[in-house]
Amino acid sequence: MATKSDAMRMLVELAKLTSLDEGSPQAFKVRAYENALAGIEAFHGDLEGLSKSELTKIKGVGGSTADKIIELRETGSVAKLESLREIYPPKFVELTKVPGLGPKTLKMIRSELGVEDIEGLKAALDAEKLRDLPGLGEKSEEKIKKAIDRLGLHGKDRRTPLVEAYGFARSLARRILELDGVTAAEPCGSMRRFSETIGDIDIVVATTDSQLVHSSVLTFDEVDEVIGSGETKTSFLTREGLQVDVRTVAPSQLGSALLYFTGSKAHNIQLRQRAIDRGWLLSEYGLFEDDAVVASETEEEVYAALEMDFVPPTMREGGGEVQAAADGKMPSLVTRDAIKGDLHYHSDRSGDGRSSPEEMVEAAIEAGYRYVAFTDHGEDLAINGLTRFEMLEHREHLRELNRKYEELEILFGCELNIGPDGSLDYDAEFRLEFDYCVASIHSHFDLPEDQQTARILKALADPSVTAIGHLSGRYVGRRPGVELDVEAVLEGLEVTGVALEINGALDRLDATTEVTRLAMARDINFVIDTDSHHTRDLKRMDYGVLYAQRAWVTEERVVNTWDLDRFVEWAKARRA
DNA sequence: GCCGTTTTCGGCCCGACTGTTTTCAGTCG
Repeated sequence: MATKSDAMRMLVELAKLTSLDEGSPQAFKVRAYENALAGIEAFHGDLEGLSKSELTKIKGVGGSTADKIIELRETGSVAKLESLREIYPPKFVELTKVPGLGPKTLKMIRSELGVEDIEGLKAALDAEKLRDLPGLGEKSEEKIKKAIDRLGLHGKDRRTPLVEAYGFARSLARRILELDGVTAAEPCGSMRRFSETIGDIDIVVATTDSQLVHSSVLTFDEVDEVIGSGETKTSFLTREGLQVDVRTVAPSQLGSALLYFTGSKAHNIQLRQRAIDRGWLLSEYGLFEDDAVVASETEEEVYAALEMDFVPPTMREGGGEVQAAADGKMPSLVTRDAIKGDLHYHSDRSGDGRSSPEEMVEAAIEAGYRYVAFTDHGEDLAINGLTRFEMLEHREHLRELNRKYEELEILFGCELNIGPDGSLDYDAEFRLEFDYCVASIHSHFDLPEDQQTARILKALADPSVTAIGHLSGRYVGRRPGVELDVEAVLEGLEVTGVALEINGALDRLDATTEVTRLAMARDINFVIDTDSHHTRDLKRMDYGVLYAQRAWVTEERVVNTWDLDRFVEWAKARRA
């Protein structure tokens, strides 16, 4: 038994332990494991029944890795990994989480001082023993001590939910943009790729006066501890333990710098390989042929020079997009401009709604929408929901608004609550009164997988249900998603024709990229919406679209990019 | 350990900053 994720876990651990063993994260073996990992991640399909020769057809997987996958499948373990685990037990591996400690230093303090774990390292530091080792001194001891103290706060593998960093990063960039000589300041890295969690904040700054930028950044209130500051780079930690890197380049180098600092690492390596293939060199400062600049000012120019289509930041994960762009086979991704309506939309008629129906209608018109479905909560959410009588009253009010605002089609919808047993609000007949229903779970997040799956499948089977809302129920970084048999749920969506919601709330971003990608491989439609409870929530549509792009979602598959007639026809067909 | 429209062997992405050094190793992204 070796699923794709089992194989990926094995490779992650192999890479980690091998980098300790080789004393370098750049060791070729380590890179080979990482390449195999990327290849398998990008591979569409299961590894279950694949033979050795089929496995080696996966990019980055050679004979040796294929053997290990088969060994894992047949025996449940891998000898090579087991022997590495013997040498590097978990307590020792934990030391790699200390910022500033790499494999070389760890190897040395283990062999010279007998340090086996964090406790041992602390004792060695207290005894001032590290300073006697080559390459280390008093300052190194100080740094490591501090790093251990703050380990929980900003260890190397700590990730921050996007929602906690997004606004902060943008305001930081705005302030830098105001400085003299600055022509651009853009958050890059995993934030620009719109990953739901980020490791740190990377801000790329184009400026004619880099010194001013770095000296100014150091005076910002948010700077709690300076990690480093030079002519092109300043790194600091906030009080919350979030690391911020500010990188400056000349305005003429903005494109190559954006490209480089947006990453991902895997995407960059593939681009550089393409540059090398052409006898060029690609760095953050540009694409060069010897000393001559081939391209550097815009990202578009660099991609064009490498004979590729432009790759949107959200797709740059090294999962096949470089090949697709080189072959002219980029998917026609959904864009914000293509969205014609919002279909998960609350007013203050919901207990947790904050803006009136009128305000929400005007906000929708302001956003340029052609249609909107109000989906206030059904009666099962005791505090937030509307009774039948209130719902009918609400419908009358929406009809009035529909007559008043000609430019917007207002649909009468509902967010149905999926009970623990899959039951829904009201009764079957009443539910069919709605033009559109999104059904979602709001409680019982800890049911076992079979019950959780059954409740979703039961809801899907109800003809009133047009879409399934925030499928996993997660809050990024705060509450994990529910346990689901994803394949069974996707099968249910495919059979019933119910759309899968991509909820643009930054703390939800749900369905996840992983599930959405699997859904893209099937005949399943999507709805990208905001779950707005206030007029200020409408900007979530931007987020939902960016997040959908990460799973290569195309415009055609998103029902709220369709014209009103087509959309209404589709929603109706579901009820027939 | 993987890979090849130059290669089945000899390569494997590129650069900044720090702390230790008198020219560089280690870490990080």
